[in-house]
Amino acid sequence: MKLTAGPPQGPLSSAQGPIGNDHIAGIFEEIANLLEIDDANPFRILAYRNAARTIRALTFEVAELIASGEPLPKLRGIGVDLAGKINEIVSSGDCALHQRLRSTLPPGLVGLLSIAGLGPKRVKQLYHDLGIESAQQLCRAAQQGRIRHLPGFGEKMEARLLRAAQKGIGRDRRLPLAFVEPLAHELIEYLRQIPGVEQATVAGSLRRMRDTVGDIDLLVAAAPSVDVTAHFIEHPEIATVLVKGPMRVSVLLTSGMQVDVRVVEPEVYGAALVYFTGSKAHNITIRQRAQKLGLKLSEYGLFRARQCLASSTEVAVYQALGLPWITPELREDRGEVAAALKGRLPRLIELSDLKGDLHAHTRASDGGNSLEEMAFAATAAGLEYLAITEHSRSLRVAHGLDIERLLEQIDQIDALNARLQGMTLLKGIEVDILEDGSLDLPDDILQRLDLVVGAVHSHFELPLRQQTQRILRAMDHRYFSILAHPLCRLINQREPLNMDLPAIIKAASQRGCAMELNAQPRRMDLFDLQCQYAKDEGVLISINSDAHRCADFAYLRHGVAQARRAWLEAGDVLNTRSLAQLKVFLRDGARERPGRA
DNA sequence: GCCGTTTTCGGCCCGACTGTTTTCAGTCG
Repeated sequence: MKLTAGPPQGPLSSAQGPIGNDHIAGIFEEIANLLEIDDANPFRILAYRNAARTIRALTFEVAELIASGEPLPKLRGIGVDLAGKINEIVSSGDCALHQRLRSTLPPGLVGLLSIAGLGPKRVKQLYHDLGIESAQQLCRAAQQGRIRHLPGFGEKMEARLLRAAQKGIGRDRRLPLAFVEPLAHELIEYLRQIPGVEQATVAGSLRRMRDTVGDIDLLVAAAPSVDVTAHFIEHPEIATVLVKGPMRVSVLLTSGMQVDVRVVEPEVYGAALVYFTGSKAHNITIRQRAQKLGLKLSEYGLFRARQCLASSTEVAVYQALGLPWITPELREDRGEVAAALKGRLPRLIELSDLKGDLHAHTRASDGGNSLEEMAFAATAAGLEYLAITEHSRSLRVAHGLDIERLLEQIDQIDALNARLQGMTLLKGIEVDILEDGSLDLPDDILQRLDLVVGAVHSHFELPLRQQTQRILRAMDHRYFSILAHPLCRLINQREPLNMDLPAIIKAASQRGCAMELNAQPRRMDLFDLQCQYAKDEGVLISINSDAHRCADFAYLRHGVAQARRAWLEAGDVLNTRSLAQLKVFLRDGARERPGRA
């Protein structure tokens, strides 16, 4: 269970905006943490955690629904009491129970929970016996040797807590998927070299293709006689061994990334893979499904009493639960189990469905390759069309194109298209959305392009209303086709823009604009839930590499994975269209939009 | 605090590892 220090910012919420689902869920999680420290009924605590999980998984905004006057639908794990608290939070930003708990327990205690080795029981004991409320006080007490004397603690625990508090071990740090993948595959190869290892696979959030990865989970199948964990910790990249037993080992690499390895016997590989792939929430749901059938599911198999019904493959485990195999990208407990039971799992988009890429650069702006090189690379990536979308003149650091250079490139593309076989280059621009929402190039120039991709590259800090109006105004332009990297987030570097994304998605729907799912590893923008929300609102998603060099088309794979996590089918994605269909979309979109001139 | 195609009361996901203990509580995934 990930513990949260406070209500975090969620994908569809914003600092000064309406109360987002993540805000509500964050409050429920903090209530659960505080109740736990307060030694409340464990099942009451569980109810708050379950409710938080349910709310986070929704694809609509609760606050919006309430604002529209509609009653809250029946949600799993949310009864009369919690529904009342949701209403309270939506109308006031908080609820009385949360405030009462925060007034009786120091809020800093929740922060202590993020220290590795500290759970609610120990936090409570440290607070009651030694008055410890913060990491700093914890360090001081440990250095003075006061912790070792508490019942249940000891010298080792004291030293461990001191180390963890000082180093901040256990703090959340997630890296882009594409950065972690190569390392994980190298470790898999290393494990496969160990004599006696039959299989080794990536599991966890890496296998589910989450946009960011907090740790690397690896699963190994080997006979019990093989000491896999002892071999594994010999790997030169390992800096610290956190825990080590025969079945499990957790280490920190020199880079700081945590790696967890689980070892199982080959006969239970399938059940272990289900378990270790997660998500935790998905696991809980399928275990509840097992319970309903009078069965027990664990990483060792699906059991009726002591009889094992399935364990060797994932397919067998799901089948014995009365379910089809569920692809890892969907295993987030966002309704996939219910959909599977009804035979209504989506037919998810695949990489081979993509016919083109609608966002790419060349040397003309800040790319690294020529028009021709990019065209050949796109062809090699299996694409039939590629939009060249350089930056526009305001973005000087990226050598943005002015009118003259853009017209020059239009001619170059026409000339190149006459020579290309099986590949069509589209004439586009990644035009800057200026601070006031106007576009960086005049309409009569944009009109000459096949498509206009608009993006924010400056003034990231505008207040919510102004940022929202800026983007809405940009989308009003007659020739505006796609909003690129809508959030402008850079993972671990820049937070998403403070804007009313639901309003922007609704506007995109009305105006026939598409939204980009930018597949650059640091961007991955929009999030999966936001793509799903856009789909629900009838907005087409364009999965684009934003390629700056030939090799970047490989990023499309991650974009498709994120789209799959959003339950998108081929039909929900603009660039699965044939070139002819795409042109119809672009032309009709421009005709429907009001135009501002 | 929630929930029910055996239930409106009595359940609520499951197991490994650590450090503290002499059989287990706490934490973690």
